[in-house]
Amino acid sequence: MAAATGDMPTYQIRAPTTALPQGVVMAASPGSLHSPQQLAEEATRKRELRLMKNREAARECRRKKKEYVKCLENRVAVLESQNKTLIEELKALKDLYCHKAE
DNA sequence: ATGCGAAGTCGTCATTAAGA
DNA sequence: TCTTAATGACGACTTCGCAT
Repeated sequence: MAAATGDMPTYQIRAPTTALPQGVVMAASPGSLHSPQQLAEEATRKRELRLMKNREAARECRRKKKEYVKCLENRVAVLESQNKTLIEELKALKDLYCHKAE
């Protein structure tokens, strides 16, 4: 995992896909929808809203996952360091004990 | 310079778990 | 039971490093 904070590449500029249609006016209450045309528009609007929410949820989910992995990596580093220290300490104590025993 | 494979990123779909 | 947020899986795309 290299670039946690890497510069944002030109990358993102790919999907003109969705950005919720500009003037998404909150549709009238369901009761006032009549024509098939209106129903279709409402369905489209709902779908776009759902996709947008899920897109953001996916981003957030990935962000949290990255953060979690980073935490784990930090913890590994700390534990490895502690382990190293303890091994050194043990070695020193063994030496001390051996020399005393002679 | 360029072609290629690996790794990273994103959006979408399907599924699941939790709350109303 | 229905709704919704979270997450895994997948395909499309970009970026990077290396060999030629």
